[in-house]
Amino acid sequence: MTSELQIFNTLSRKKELFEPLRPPYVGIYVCGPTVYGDAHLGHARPAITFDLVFRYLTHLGYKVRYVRNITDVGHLENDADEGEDKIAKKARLEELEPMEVAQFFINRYHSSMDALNVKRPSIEPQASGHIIEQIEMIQQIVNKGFAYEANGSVYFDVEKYNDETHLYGCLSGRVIEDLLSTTRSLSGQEEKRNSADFALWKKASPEHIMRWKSPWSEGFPGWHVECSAMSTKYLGEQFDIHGGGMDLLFPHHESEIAQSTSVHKHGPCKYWMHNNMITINGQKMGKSLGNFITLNEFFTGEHPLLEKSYSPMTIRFFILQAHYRSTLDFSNEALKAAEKGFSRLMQAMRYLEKLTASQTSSVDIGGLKQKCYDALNEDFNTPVLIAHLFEAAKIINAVQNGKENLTLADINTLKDIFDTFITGILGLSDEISDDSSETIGKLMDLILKLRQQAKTDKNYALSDNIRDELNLAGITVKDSKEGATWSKES
RNA sequence: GGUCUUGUGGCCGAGUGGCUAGGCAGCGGUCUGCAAAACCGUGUACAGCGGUUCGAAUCCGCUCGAGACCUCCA
Repeated sequence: MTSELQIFNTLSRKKELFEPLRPPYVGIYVCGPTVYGDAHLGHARPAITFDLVFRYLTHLGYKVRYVRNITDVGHLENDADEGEDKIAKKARLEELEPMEVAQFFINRYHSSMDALNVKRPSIEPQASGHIIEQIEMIQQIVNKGFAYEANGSVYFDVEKYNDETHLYGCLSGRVIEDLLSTTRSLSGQEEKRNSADFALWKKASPEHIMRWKSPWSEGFPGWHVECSAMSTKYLGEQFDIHGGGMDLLFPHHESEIAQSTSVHKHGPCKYWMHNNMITINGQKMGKSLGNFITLNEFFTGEHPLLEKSYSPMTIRFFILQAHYRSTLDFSNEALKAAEKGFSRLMQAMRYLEKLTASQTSSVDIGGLKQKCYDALNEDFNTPVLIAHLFEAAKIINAVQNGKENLTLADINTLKDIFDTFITGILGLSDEISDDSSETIGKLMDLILKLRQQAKTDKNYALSDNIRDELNLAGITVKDSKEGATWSKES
């Protein structure tokens, strides 16, 4: 299949035709979470965005290797003391092994992502397992003369690099002169030649638990080098797509480009993709701002800002209803609208399974599938895709009501579209059918049969009572001409 | 202060020059024992001002507002 996929490349700030470097293979690297806390709604955005990219490229027939790292070392704390590692800090407070803490949150991250139906990446490397690769990369940068050692730590020489390449700032639009004049208060500041220089290796202070031997000191790698080292290891010196949140644009991704370019003479990837932030009351939802709501809190509804619980699929649908490069504003109202809309789509999907075919079709669904592809090809425009799917839902409902007709072929086309786009690419699944077991189904058939008898006998008190009681049990009963149907709340 | 992004109807959110995006909510109706769902109908939306154009939400300028990054953050 010839790709007509356009991807907005942050590097050029334009949509570009997607042409893999080595078709049919595609390499994707996405910056994953730092595992020192539970995943919040903000983490769901890149996970779902790049899950979509992964699913769609796979659907198009590419052989995709999707690498999403886990940062379990290397992030420096700037608020507290002397550059203590975030993981190590948490560990010491709770007297746990650092890796125990990391593993705890990795497990929780995975279960949240599984709930959201986010596919596991092909490789999920942990920074702590790639210290050797990082040291090697730092050594290469030193050898090329773009880094210097100071007191056991190694820093990237931004000014020297920029003089030779004129690249520092190419991704973020930053101007080097401005950066050089910026003052910071990070530890080790006095060791740097320039304030814009960033750490490749940090000498560990005596109380620092997570530490490794290196040619320069016992210490730990800087944050940016982990992604460069691991992406190079698993995807090569240059791969197709590098993704992450917009907040990582600078300095993280800018520094990755600098590191790769200083060693390989070119940047790490062809396309840079950045998802936008989720806001809450118009402000970025973030750990440092303390205004985040974790995914588990959404699932359980246990948070002061939440009026109710929201299912994982509601969250997923909510995120996919906005384009990934737009900010998305959280509110109970918006989430409830997403929940309602999603259930409408799922109801149509259920009707579709049982639709009666006619000899002729009274509506034309010919161009629908292509329109769905067109939407995705336009830089993964999921809101437009979803709008098309609602058009299909409307047609299905009309057929269900006997107001329109569809041939068997057209019904099968719709089934194919729903299966391909809703289930396959958007990764949305009907939560209701998932937890309705066969036994419950039989019991429900029986109960509804008894209720129907009550209705036939005009014993509405009884029939309504049955419906009310079921309602309390989280089961909604809907009457129609063909009989009653039921669905379970998630 | 610098770099970048952005401002769409009650809410969320597509749309880059001309053709009703879509969802939710609201209102009126159909259907129904009732309810729910569904269906039909229903909205003088494009921050303000000026410019370009036969024509602008869409391009340009200015004003005002909002946000992200510049320090860890998805």
